[in-house]
Amino acid sequence: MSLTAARDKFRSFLTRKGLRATNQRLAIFDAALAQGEHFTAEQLLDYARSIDDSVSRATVYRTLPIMTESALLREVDIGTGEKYYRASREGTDVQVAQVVCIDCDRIFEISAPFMSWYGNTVSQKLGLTPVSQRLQVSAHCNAWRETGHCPRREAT
Amino acid sequence: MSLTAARDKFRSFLTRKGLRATNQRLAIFDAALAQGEHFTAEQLLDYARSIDDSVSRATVYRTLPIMTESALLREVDIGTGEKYYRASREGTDVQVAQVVCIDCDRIFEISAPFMSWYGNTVSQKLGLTPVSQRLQVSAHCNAWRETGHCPRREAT
DNA sequence: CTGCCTGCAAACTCTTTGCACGAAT
DNA sequence: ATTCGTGCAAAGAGTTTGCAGGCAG
Repeated sequence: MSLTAARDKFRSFLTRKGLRATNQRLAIFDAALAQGEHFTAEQLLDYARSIDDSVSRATVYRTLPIMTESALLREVDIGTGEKYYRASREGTDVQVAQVVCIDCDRIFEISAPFMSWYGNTVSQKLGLTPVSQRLQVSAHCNAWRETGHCPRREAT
Repeated sequence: MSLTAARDKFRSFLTRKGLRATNQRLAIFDAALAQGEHFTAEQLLDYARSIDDSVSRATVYRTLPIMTESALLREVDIGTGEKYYRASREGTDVQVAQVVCIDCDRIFEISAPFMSWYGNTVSQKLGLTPVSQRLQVSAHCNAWRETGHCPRREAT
């Protein structure tokens, strides 16, 4: 999906919801798509400001839930205080597990197709209606095993 | 494991680590074991104070990591801002998944033996050394499906 | 006695919110 | 013209930390 096509999808999502397509929202959206990997609200703010320097932290926080609801963005919570986000990859990331490096907080994602099966099993056992599931593995880099620290981890 | 036996384990853990077995730490530990289900730091503080009213919030927060490290307590992060804890059940809860009710934040736990298998698979694929894994399913109570809200959820 | 632990309160981090101005429809 | 959206700064929630005094070993 090209950047322009994605932006059009976001525009139409906003319109459909009766929300306005402001420059700030579009700048934040473009910034989100420009991120290569997972990013935090603060990183998103920095990048969005390089596109439109009038973007404020408050608007970033107000726009994140909108983008998440539009399914063009996914929220990833690895339990480190701050939330991470990532642009969706055209349906391929419905069932993904995260592998988090304990040393540098880098997030890898791999597919885990059995997760939905598991959610359904659970629904039968407990009489619940599953909405979502997440599977996360915390791990050390191999570099950590050899050198005692993660190469991506700058000073502590 | 009886409460006294558990307390002895905690005492010896403290000693082994060169930490002191203060009244506050023991009161907090007893309070943790007395909780029937998952609890928050604040709930633990309340209960610990009913045992020893000199216990402060700071000491609770300082003691939680110690108990977690001793493996007598487990930390459960369901991504709701505050962390939950639970006393360990003698080895049976090494591989458990959490099912969280979206409406009342109640946490159910069920065994998920395939998690360790998954962690190992991941370690092979990515060349990482897995340390822990967590699997969580977010779901609605059946009561929610029928009445539109969770019975455990008081006013909103 | 020595120094680890404690309570208190202030600090911190991330996120949310009230308010008056500004811009999209 | 209307509203909805915005930036700013203050508030909020949960957790952490500096400090002076207190108790375990």
